[in-house]
Amino acid sequence: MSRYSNTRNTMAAAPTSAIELLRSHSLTTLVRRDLEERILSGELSPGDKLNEGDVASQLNVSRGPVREAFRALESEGLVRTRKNRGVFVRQVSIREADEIYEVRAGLDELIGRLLALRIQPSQLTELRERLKKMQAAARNRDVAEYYPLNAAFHDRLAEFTGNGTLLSAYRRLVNELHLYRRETLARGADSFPISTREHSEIVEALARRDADRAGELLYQHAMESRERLHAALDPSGRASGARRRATRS
Amino acid sequence: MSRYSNTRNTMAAAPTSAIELLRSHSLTTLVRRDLEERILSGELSPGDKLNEGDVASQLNVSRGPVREAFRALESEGLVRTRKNRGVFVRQVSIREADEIYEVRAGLDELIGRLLALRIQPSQLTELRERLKKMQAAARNRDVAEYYPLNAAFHDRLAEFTGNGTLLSAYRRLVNELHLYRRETLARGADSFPISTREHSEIVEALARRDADRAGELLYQHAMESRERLHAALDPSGRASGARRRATRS
DNA sequence: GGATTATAGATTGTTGACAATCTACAAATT
DNA sequence: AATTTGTAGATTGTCAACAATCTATAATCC
Repeated sequence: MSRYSNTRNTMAAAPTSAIELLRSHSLTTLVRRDLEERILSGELSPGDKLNEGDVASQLNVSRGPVREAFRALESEGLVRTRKNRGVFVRQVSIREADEIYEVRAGLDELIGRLLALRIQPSQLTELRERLKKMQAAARNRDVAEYYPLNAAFHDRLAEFTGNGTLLSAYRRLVNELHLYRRETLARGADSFPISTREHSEIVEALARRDADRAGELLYQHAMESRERLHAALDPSGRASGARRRATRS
Repeated sequence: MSRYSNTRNTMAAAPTSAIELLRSHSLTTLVRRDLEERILSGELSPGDKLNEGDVASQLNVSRGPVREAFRALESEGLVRTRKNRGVFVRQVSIREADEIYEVRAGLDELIGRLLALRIQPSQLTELRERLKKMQAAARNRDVAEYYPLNAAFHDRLAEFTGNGTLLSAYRRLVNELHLYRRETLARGADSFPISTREHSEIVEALARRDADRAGELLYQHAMESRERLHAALDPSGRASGARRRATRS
């Protein structure tokens, strides 16, 4: 009869894990994760309004935990709150995306430099296996399969640095760019960002422990992603706010 | 009467701005800012417990907005929540500080590279003026005056890039390091991180629009801050987890 | 007929109350 | 005396009700 008895369809799986789940995580956390999932998966699109009452009744909780989850998502940059209007899935403008790409490129360079110095043989093996799968998807020109593989590849690079702060900063930016891509996809613009050659070169540089080269490659790789999305959106060829990196000696 | 005009102790000044404040910002926002301020100023120390009821009655609000503010602060990395125990001001371990410094150095390098390409004459003038004040404080060996000047100098560098994403990512890391420093200060360890020579070189490189040099100087500068704090904490001289950056050709 | 003002419904902002859990201290047992 | 058990108080987690604000539609005025 407890109010906690019904979390959703969890009791079917494993009752013990369900109560353990509730013992360690508050409802706020559960709501937050559910919404994160729905936003990043695309079930919720940028600009969509999140109604407190609707979300609460969908998840069988009261509005309190939902509001708390909203505040957390806002600090995460996934939603935007307008007082007395409600919260909306964040819309990332092309201007913001530009900024984010710039920072992401910097972090990617850092990831490459750090990882080249620390990478383990088993990690190199895993990266090479991922590369194979990506190449297979590229041959089939299956972007639906390629895209998550590509995202996972770069996420693993960040993870392999062993720096949790770097990983979470990186993921945050990737999530925001994910939002941007979702918006542009909805407007019909897309490209096929397949660059298996570049990925191979990155892994090779890491294997050689060539920190500068790995960093440079990853920086360029991120900047090319940026150019690609801009080109898809703005076919006029005008390099909107494009800034080349200072070339190194 | 913009909502941005009043940042803090404003209600004593003008009552109209107070109601305007409430019209644009929810109580949650106000509570969040108050707590941010108290944490970063040192009024609240790492490890301190934040009692919902106490905070609520201090600020004359109910517990709801306080809880929402807690969730936002948690996503910001300033507090940590333990279910059914409460929220505590985040304690940054030496291990975490190490990670944060590593990322901050990467961002600082990016700031230097970007800013060298974009900096305006008026911004250079301001930086040189700040430099003078810092040198004056350094001559007096007045660390209490020097520290905030130093922080503001670097914050302005980040701001001058014109990249809001970069600025907020940078500030987040600086805030977390601030927490770490506060903790080590409480344990008696401290140093006098005066490096006016390095700051001058940074400004010179920016003035020359030497992107690589500015980036390199800022990277080294951040890494030296890290070494300094570690040395103060661990006088044995053992370089705890020290990793030198790959030297460039 | 078009623009402006009322009004009703819905949604968010805030609050206080209740339930569940934890913490600290005292009593009891070995 | 040390450990365990039990209980009271405090604190957190959750909820439902109330107040303030916004949105959309209808009525009024020119």
